[in-house]
Amino acid sequence: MEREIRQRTTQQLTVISAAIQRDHSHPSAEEIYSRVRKVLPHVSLGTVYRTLQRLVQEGKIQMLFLGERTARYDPTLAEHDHFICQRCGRVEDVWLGRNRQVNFAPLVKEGFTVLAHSVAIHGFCQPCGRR
Amino acid sequence: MEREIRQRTTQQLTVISAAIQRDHSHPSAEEIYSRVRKVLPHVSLGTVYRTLQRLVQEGKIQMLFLGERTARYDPTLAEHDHFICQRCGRVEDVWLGRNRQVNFAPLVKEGFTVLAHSVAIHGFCQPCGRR
DNA sequence: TTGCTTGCAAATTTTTTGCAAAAAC
DNA sequence: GTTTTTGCAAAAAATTTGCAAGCAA
Repeated sequence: MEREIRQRTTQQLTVISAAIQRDHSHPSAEEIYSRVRKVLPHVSLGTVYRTLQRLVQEGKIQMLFLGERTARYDPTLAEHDHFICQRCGRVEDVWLGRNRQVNFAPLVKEGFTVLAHSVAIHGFCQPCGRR
Repeated sequence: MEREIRQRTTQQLTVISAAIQRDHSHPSAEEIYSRVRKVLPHVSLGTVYRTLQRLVQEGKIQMLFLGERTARYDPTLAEHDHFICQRCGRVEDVWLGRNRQVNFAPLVKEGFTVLAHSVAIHGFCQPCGRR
């Protein structure tokens, strides 16, 4: 029989979770770690990774790979896209609304089951573009 | 003064390049390595990485990150998208044509310079979806 | 011959994991 | 008191790099 795992609310979870919730810069685990350490100086990077993993599994944040091998974390769950600056590396949320449409009917007709999708846009952000 | 680097056509380059050109399964460096080794048993993984990097820089192939931290390589340069199966991990090229429209005008108006974009679609491929 | 490229191994970078101690419930 | 979570350190996974020797031009 499966025993239920009762998860606990630790101080680390609270702080890490809060840190990501208000950070829309798409930070990496390392960046979150350095921010969390200002509040909990003894937190370990392993705990940050485990907690991020837990939050992803609980569907509270998403993990992104945007053209590099480092994972970034995003607290925004609503359907949106990402702009990645080729010069400074900054990632911005992009809300294209009805300026962006993808009709999956042809795929579905071929037998694919579509669950989610995302658009990654590469280029130069405002400050980088004008120099 | 910049001296021009005259690149050389080695056997390794030829074999690795040919291997990717005909492989549309979006292989990782490790997978390409094991295929190339059948022809050049003494090739090293480092050479595979260096050669892939060179081909990417020369614009002959593209490097993709599709929701995981391993890079995959794609010989198809024409504008297309990718379907990633959540169950088996397979990546397929997807040609949505005019069933897919992204209008960047609002972004451009905000000062972004758009150079490229891509759509990643997640779900189940045909065999995985029907089981 | 010149100097780019390779193989090998060691180093880096990013993330995961084992384990005893600490914290939550 | 029991079970989950943590910190630490070591391990793993993916990629890069230094260097002497090999090979292309």
